Amino acid sequence: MRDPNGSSRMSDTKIRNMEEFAALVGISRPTVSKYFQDPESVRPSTRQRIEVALKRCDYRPNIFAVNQNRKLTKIVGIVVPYLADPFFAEIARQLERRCIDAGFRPALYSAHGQPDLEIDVLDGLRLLKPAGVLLAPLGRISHRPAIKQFCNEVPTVLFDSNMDGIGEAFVGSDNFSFVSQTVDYLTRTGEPPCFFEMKTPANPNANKRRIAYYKMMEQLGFEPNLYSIEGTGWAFEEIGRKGALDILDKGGFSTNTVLCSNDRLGIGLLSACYERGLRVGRDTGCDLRVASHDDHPFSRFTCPSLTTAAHDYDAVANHAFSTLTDLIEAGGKFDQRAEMLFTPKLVLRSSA
Amino acid sequence: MRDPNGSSRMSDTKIRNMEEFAALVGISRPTVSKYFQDPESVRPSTRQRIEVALKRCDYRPNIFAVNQNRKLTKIVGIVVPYLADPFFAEIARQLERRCIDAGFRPALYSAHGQPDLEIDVLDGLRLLKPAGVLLAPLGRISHRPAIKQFCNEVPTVLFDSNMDGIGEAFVGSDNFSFVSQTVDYLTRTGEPPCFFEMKTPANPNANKRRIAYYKMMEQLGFEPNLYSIEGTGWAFEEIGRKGALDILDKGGFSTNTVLCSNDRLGIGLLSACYERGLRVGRDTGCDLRVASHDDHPFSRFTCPSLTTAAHDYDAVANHAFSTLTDLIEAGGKFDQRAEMLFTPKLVLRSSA
DNA sequence: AGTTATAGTTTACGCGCGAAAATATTTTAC
DNA sequence: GTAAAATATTTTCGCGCGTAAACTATAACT
Repeated sequence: MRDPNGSSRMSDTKIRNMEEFAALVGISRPTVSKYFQDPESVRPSTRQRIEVALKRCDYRPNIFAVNQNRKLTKIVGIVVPYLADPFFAEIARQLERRCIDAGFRPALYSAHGQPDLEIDVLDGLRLLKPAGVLLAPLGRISHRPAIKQFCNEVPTVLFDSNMDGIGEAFVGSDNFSFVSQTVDYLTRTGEPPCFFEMKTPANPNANKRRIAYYKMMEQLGFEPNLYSIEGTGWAFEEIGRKGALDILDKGGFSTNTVLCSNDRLGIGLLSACYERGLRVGRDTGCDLRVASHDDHPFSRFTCPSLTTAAHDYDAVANHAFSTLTDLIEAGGKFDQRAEMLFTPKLVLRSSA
Repeated sequence: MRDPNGSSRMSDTKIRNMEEFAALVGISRPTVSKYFQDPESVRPSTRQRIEVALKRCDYRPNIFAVNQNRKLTKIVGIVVPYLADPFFAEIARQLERRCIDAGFRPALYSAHGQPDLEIDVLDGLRLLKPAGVLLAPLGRISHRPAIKQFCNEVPTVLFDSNMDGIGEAFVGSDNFSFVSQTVDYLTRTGEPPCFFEMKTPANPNANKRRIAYYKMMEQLGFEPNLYSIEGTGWAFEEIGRKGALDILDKGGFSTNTVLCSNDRLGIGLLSACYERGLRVGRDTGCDLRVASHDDHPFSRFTCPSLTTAAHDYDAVANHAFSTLTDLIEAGGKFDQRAEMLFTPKLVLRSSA
């Protein structure tokens, strides 16, 4: 039906399976099988013969047959809550690269912001018998028992959003440190900040950041001031914009400094400020200082560029992946649940 | 090794394969097989018996065994050039949803902006014997023969970037219409625009837009004016910002109206303008009007919000997917290569 | 009731490979 | 140079399922 005329190779030896390929090389199939599992595991002489033949007829093992018979595949699942969020797109990208470089086959999935789809994804992933899974759960709205069950069956490292007791390990950023750094900076350089957040955030990090804000303000002897805006879903910029317009049109913020729970909300806030003619920045003549958390990939291109605290993307991705490989080598279980929090870095730009 | 204690189900009937499940139901395995391929294909009475049993022991066919034996899998590959670009993330998201809803199993891949990785992805995808593939190629830098070979072997619908003669169909947006709409609008409402683009764009759409710009300007009797900036890779915002700063510091644009080849470049331009204190917008008192193409997901949150021409994401995703299903049903070949271009919509915001 | 048609079910076989056990080969030690 | 150990290779079996062909039960006609 498709491309019946032969491949581009010359000798037209159409290899259909490992048997035929082994016959062509002149050795038995299981030896070829061993070669594909680990080229080092066969004698150098036979290895060469295989590799020479490989150049002539580009045979590759049937991936389904391989995975059916292997007890553990080389598949690594990567699951994020929402792939259209550049933050997750970026970290997924980094994780994918590491999987490929380590000889794994990444399988990337998004929960599309929906708990039921998250379960579907995990259910589908389970069937793939993955060697391991890197999972950033939806968080608060995740179906906890289902996630837990999955983590019991498949070696899983959680990242970004922690769920206590679930998964063999968690790798993320230190939410307290995010906030302590921004609050510290803002209070040192101007008015203490109020805090701009969603009232019912899906992500548990948001709650930790609010708590950190309270703690820091208390510690520094300032009155905390919370602006919790309405909104659900993953259109954070629009939620932030709407919420901010609402606040601005009702008299504005109580201080000239606003700390946003995350950059996407901050981007929405900046948009609202611009619409209302407020000048944002730390220069004299500005009406408002705005800072935030995450270092979203576009934060440096907002107007003004957004002062924020940055995830150490690289460290998080590295450690999450190496933790997973450790977990896989340990047989899928750690003696104790491992948690690793990386310290964010304050990124001073022009919004605060 | 993992979770040795039984599942949550009651009767502890640990079904290991379809044989056991069929025995439990009391019918033969092939009938069960038929059921899973199409529940309608078995007698209602047996169907009910299967579904009753299914509730008690949540058996699901081994996906590898299924795919090994089926001539065509239910896998649909989705390949984009760069997943960390929100434009592709968004369209990939839409395509994924449609695949799932239609009972396919989407497999999402990014070429990470690299032609060699694009080939790797396609090579890996080929092994999955996908029913079909939705491919947005890297474009100009893609390894043409490899892409062509792949499309010959796997039913493939190209989207976003066309490559003539490759793939059975292409679905995208009409680049000429993008530009004709923006140029028309800009010239009607103010000075004719100069054109801001990358000198060596990876994406072929960029070339078509430049040509369209020339054509439109000529048609309207204005002198075209091109600003082609340096830069490679996928960090378009930064490329746009750097290029714009360069232009601004050397005396600025020749007109007060700039049309950007795409929104990401435009976001960089806006950032540069802000840095240099230029007021962008169509109001009196503004120094520059800026418009662009794509309607990038964040374009409405720039400061000022970006006037642009929007892809009809929905129509493109719908038609790309339905074209693929048509292609699959047609056996992988169309009599004639199908091309479909959707007309973008002008989105007036405040930047121009 | 006796064909024939039709849908449903079963028999029999094969897919392409991994893995343990059995056998052959090479290496090491003395 | 030979026996033991270490390493390679082959034999044999089985994984879980799709599918064509053979078969059987139900329905539809004369």
